[in-house]
Parts: sequence; structure tokens; C-alpha cells
Amino acid sequence: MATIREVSRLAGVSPATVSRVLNGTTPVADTTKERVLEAVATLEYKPNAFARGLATNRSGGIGITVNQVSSPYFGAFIEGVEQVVRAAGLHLMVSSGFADAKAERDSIEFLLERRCDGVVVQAEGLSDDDLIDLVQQGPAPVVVFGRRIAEIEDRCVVTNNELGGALATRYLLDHGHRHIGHVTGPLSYPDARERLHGYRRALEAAGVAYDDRYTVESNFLEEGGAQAVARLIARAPELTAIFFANDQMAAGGMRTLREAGRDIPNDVSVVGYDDVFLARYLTPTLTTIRQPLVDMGRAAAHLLLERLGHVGREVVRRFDPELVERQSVARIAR
Amino acid sequence: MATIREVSRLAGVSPATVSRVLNGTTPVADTTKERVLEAVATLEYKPNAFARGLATNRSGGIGITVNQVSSPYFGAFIEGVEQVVRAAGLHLMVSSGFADAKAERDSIEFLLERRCDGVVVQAEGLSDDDLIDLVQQGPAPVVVFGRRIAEIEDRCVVTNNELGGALATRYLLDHGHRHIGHVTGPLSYPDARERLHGYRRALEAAGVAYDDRYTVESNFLEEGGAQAVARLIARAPELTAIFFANDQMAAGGMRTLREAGRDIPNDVSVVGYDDVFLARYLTPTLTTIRQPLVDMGRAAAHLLLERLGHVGREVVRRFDPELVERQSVARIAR
DNA sequence: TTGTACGCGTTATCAA
DNA sequence: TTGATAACGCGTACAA
Repeated sequence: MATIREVSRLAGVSPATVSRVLNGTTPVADTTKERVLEAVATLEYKPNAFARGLATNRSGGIGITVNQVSSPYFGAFIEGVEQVVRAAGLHLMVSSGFADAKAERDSIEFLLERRCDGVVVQAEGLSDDDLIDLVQQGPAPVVVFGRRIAEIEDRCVVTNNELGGALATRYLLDHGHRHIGHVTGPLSYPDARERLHGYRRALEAAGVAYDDRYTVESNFLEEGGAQAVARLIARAPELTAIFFANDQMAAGGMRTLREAGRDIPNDVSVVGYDDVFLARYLTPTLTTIRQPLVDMGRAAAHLLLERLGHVGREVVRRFDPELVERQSVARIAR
Repeated sequence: MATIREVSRLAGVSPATVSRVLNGTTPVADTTKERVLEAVATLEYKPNAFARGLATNRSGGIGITVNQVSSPYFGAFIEGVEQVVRAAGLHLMVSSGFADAKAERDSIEFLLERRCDGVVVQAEGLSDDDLIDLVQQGPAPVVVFGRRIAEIEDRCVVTNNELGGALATRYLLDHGHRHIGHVTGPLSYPDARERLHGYRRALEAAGVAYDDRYTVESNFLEEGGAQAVARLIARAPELTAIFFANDQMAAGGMRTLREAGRDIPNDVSVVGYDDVFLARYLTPTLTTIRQPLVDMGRAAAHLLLERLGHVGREVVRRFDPELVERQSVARIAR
């Protein structure tokens, strides 16, 4: 590997000048610039990332921590982040948090020790206060994905969950349903609460009274969805539709419905949330709410780059989900 | 951020001694060691990764490039790699190749420029020769995932595709099937060829003649599977079972079968390959061949660490797939 | 067992 | 517009 000194010798200039040509920090005469670039080319010179980091105190790396790399949900998000980070000539360091506060803390610390210039955090174990601390005290800019925290709202990339809940519910109402159940996620999660609010808001807007027998709290897991539906249909057999706060629970719930002899969508219509991979493969295919994850990843990256002094374009921080129409909802006979 | 010099001052020793304590390179008296560690703790000293890299010429980073981060298939593999890399105190840099030779080349170069200590490569665009070159000439150790290349076999982590193909076929034979079709992947891919060999071998072993009307080449995509099945049942309506070289094609093929009025599994049994996420969500759930992706990721990482002088445990480089029994295969009436 | 002093390759400051 | 030169923070011969 050639060094800057060898390049400078070949070009007949000082190392400083080579650095100036490469970084564009100071004007350099056109003729010398040419000579330098030629020398760079013939020696296939690549700046040493360590030396550069030592001198500038910047690594050219962005860190990202998510629950689990192998989840298609987070995978799509990471993909968006990578696109932008890569296009900016930076690189991405990943680290998993596994929805556990300690692991998440370790993960973030790990990335920060590696002197990432900025970090994208998706965390479920850490508290809001932890994240506020991190954003406000941390040694590098931080962007938070999937949590809306008032104190650091300008660093949060989120979707409008309430709108998502309302979209799902309104779609069912539009198909004539009036007895609509809702299986929520853990209500300790803001996402779950907001989707519930959206559900209620849509019902009210349509003049349908909210009945709390129609709502069951669950856990965002397939098995939880299955159990929740069992309770729901025992308690309120008149339901003709169920809105699930994520697709996994919808998958479990659909299984229970089928086992109970209810046809989907003709006896009971179903709407999910997230549009993860499996939604297209359920039978019937699942009508669900899609979050623009790749776009959100791109936005998170842009938000970070903005803080790092890259040219800032306007960044959207709150994304509107949209409904993906498939075959799990039927129009009800009046 | 504290430096090694500040630590040394607080502990009343030289910077060199601090370095020795932290790296364990040279014996240090117990009492001084204690003083140093105490100073490290109170100052919350973290070594500067750049300075360390500059001095040692190692980054403490492992690079990985895969087709697409958001695919659950590669996600699982990445997860395995991350587990091991992280446990070794190193970090992971990811970069996507998108099955395109140029993008893959860029990706790898990018990682190497960032001075990764080693790189895990999953590539579909690059030729065998490209990879051999990279492994033999590259500036850092390289491990290849999912391709078996004779010249660099000790750097390849693969599954036994032929065994997988045989497992699938034998399972169908055991269920009484004698007219078994096979939808292959692109036969330019070794994976696809090997699975086909496994299929033929199992047929021969059972004394069933191979009939080339029963084999259709396709493209590993859902749509391709759908079209392949259309051709297959037109040409050989007597088929009672089909083995697909991946799950995506099986999903497409099942759709075609259903549209043609064939019940699965009672009219036609189906076996897939990969056990990706969707296999559990098809109707009926898909019997398929599972590759131990997380384990393979771990193995790839271990193989790399071995080259980097970490304690080498015995590493398995060739993994046996296993059959996952679900509901897409029925016993045939004799 | 410990300390001194140099080198790693770059960028930034200052002077010319 | 350019060149010397001093950081940046660590590891490691070499000497003690």
C-alpha cells in the first residue's frame, strides 16, 4: 500500500499538497493538481483510514443497532440506511440489541467506542430517558428509529401509527363492518397505544360506539394473536372483523379462526399491520398496513448526515403508512 | 476522552506499562497492574481505535458482503457471523452486493479500503476466478459463503446440496411417490446443479428411472416456479409430487397447482428448499430442506478468526441440511 | 519488571 | 500557492 509520502515524491510536491488535492481543503494550482492525481492513480494510492481518523477524529463510519438483523422488518430498514450511508462514502457498522436493555446499551457503547461518527438506534429495552440521555450527552449524533420522544423529537424517525390504526379500521367500516375487534400489542409500547387510538378515533368518526369487550391486549407474537382471538370470539361472537396491531398476531389469529370454523374473509375479515414478508403468503393473503421502511432508513441516515455537516436536504421524520389491499377482507352483506 | 498518557500519570507509571496491562503482551507486576486498572476505571479510559489501528495495522473489524441485507435468508447468516465476531470483541461492517459483479467488486473493495481485518463474501455476480484471485491475492483473509470452489475449498462454507436434493427426493419416494418432478434453479449455479444430482441419485438408488421430461429449469423466483409447474403438468400430468430447488419457486408452483384444480398434498405433494420464513406460512405449510444458516454464519466467522490468529477451534465447513417435515406431502395410495 | 523514544500516515498550523 | 513541521494516541524495540 502506497503512502502519501510516496505519492508526494512521485509528483514532486510535499505530502501536504497531496492531502490538499485529495481533500479540497485549500486551492492548489491546476498543473500541480494534475501531477498529483496522476501519481495517485499510478500508485493506486488509498488514504489510510486510521491515520486519517487519528488526524481528523472522524471515522467515516455510521453505526446502527436494531433488535435483530435477521428480521425482515429491520432488514428493510437497514437496507435504506445503507443506501444513503454508502452513497455518502461512509460505511455501516451493525450491532444487534435483541430488545434487551443491557444488550442494547452494550451495543451502542460498542459502536461509540469504535468511534462511529453517528449512530442509528432502534431500541426496545432502553427507556425514553436512556435515549434522551444518549442523544443529549452522547459523544456522537444519534437518531432514533420507531419511537417518538417529545424531548428529542427532531431526532426521531417514526410512522404515524394513529393514522395506520385509523386507516385499517376505516377500511373495515367502509366494507360495512360494525363489529370490529382489535388485538393490540403490549400497551406499554407507544406504537401499540397509538394504533389503538387510531382504531377508536375511526370508530367514533363513523358513529360506532367503542366497546371495550372488542379489544384484547396481546404481545406482537403469533401465539399471542392466536390466544387473543380465542378470547375475543368467546366473548364477542358477533364480531365480523378483527384488526391486528401486527402481521404476526394476524397470522396466529387467522389460524384460530380457521380452527373455530370461521371462514376468512367471509365470516370474519382480517387486517394486519407492518406488511412483513409473510403477509403475501398467508391464506388468504393479508390486507395490512405498510410502513415505508426503506424510506425510513434513508431518512434516518439523512438526518444523521445532516448533523455531520453533509449537505442537508429537507428530511421527513414522520411517515404516513398506507393500506395494502389483499384478500383478507370481504364486504359485509347489509 | 482520556488518553493512555493521562491514565499513566494517574497510575504513576509510563504509558508503555498501561499498554502492556491492557494488551497482556508483557508480564506486569501485580501491584502496578492493579493501580493501572484502577486508573483505567476511574478515567473510563477507552483506547483510541485509530491510534491503535495505526500502530498495529489491524482494525478490529470484519467485513461482510451479501446480496441483500433485507433478505431473511442472508439476515440469518449475518446474524451468525455477528454473534461470533462480536464475542471476539471485533465489529462487523456490512455492505450489499445485489448479485451484480460490479457492485460486488465495489463492495469488497470498499470494505478492504476500510482496512477490515477479514471479509466474508457471499457473491453471485463474481466468477469463481474472481473469488480465487481475491482469496489468494487479497490484502486480508477472505471466506466465501455458499460456493464450493475447488482451488480455495478450505475457505468455503457450504451446504451439501446434493444431500439436500437426495433427502427431499427420498422422502417423497418413502411416501410412495414414483412420478416425481423437479423444478431446478438456473443450472449455471452449482447449488442448482448439485440439488439436481441429489434428486437423480435418490431416484436411481430407489430403482426409479430418471425421466428428463420430469425436470424443468427455472430461476429461483416465485413467478418462475409458477411457470415451470404449468409446463410440467402439461407435459407430464401423471406427476404426483414435485421437488422445488427453493421455497420461493415452491410458493409459485403451489399457486399454479391450485389454479389447475390440484389439491396439495392429496393430488400433488410438494417439497421445497431453504426453509425460509415463508415456508411456515404457505397453505399447506411447506415441507422443505433447511440449511443451518446461523451455524454457517458462525462457522464462516470462526474460519476467518482462525486466520487472524484467534484461537482456532475445529471448524466445520460443509454443513448437512435436514428435512423439515410439514404438511405439503401426502402418502400415496398404492 | 519498567521506562524512553520512535514510528505508524494523515491533517492542520504556520511561515514563506 | 506551497512546504516544513507539529500534532493525533497507541504499540513496541531497546535499554535499563
